[in-house]
Amino acid sequence: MNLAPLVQSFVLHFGEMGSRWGINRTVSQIYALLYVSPQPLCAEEIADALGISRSNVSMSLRELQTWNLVLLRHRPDDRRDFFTTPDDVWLILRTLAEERKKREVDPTLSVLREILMQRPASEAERHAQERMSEMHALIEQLTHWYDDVKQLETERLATLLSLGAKVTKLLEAKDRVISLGRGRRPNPANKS
Amino acid sequence: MNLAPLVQSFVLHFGEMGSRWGINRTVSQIYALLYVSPQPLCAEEIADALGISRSNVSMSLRELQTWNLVLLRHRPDDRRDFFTTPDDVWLILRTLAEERKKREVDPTLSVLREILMQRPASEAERHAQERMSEMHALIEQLTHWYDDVKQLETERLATLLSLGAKVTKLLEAKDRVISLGRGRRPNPANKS
DNA sequence: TAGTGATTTCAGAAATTTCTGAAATCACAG
DNA sequence: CTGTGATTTCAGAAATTTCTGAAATCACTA
Repeated sequence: MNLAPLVQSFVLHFGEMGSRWGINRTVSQIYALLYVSPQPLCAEEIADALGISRSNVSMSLRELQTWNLVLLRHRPDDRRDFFTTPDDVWLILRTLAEERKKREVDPTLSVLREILMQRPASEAERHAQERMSEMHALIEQLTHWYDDVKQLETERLATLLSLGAKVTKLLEAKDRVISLGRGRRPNPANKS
Repeated sequence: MNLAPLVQSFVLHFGEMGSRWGINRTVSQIYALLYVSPQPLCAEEIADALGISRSNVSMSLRELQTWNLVLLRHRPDDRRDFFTTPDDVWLILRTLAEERKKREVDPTLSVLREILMQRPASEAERHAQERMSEMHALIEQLTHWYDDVKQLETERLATLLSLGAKVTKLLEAKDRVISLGRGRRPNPANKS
């Protein structure tokens, strides 16, 4: 591995993290490298920097492309491909989330729905279905939230996040306003 | 594997998903099995049901215990341990999130902070630090949000999620109210 | 203290995943 | 068309992860 020390620490850690989240270590390292590099890199430069074979780089880049995680760049009078990442970290996060949802969450919902359609053949199966139905409901709720907030511009999303739990305070305030608006007296049991 | 067909589909899919998220396939299968089982199971029953060795079950259960994901139960006059999962799916999700944060996110933040403390020895390193600093800021924002909302009771959390992006509408309303309160006129440029 | 059955440990086996080099393919220039 | 250099493919090698059975440990009883 042939990298500035500071970059190397980052690349190694990122590779390690990737593999803990089910992403190939080399793929993660390549991504980390592209992410911090000042210019786009070509395959050979990547192979060189990480000390891995050219073919491994080729396959890993293809993998990253199927995840929509890298951008292709070209130089005049050079037919090699150069690779880089978007420089907006929020966009990177969005892409990652979208792809993992598509590949892992959506299929899981299908499987659950399919199983829930079937008639249970025993008490054990009946109970299992009940449990799966709870899991299905949870995942649906999370994906609905995700589908909703992913529409927000990044700036609004950031604001929403930075408010965190404080939003619930607002909700309570709103509830009171609505009760009033309906001509009801504020309900003293409706504590904040 | 010796399971009701419907349970088997679930266990197999869950095992597959687990391994895509960096969790050992067998560990995931065991968890799935415990999750849908009507009663707690002992190690032998698990080995039997999944067709794996007793020792594998032992190691996998230990792994699940270090993740705080299983509960131990006992029967009178029986000194074997019986295992089950919490039946609140939200609690399961919270535990999973907390453990992964502890093991993967927090260490990543440390590594980033450590790298950012160092003096860059080149222009490449200077640029890399800038990128890492953006990543650090993103992760910090997400974990702050997480630390905040994890305090909410599940019911409130669910409400918050089901509102999704609608919350931002409220925020705008609030902003207007505040401007009014300060004696300013509502700003017509401040569209909802 | 010895005996019993459950549980854990761990070295090596098995399975899976990742990686490589050689060959094939591709894209373009002359 | 032929030559050149970049890129991809893929069968097998290497590395890593997972799994097992035998032995050790543990908890409890008589």
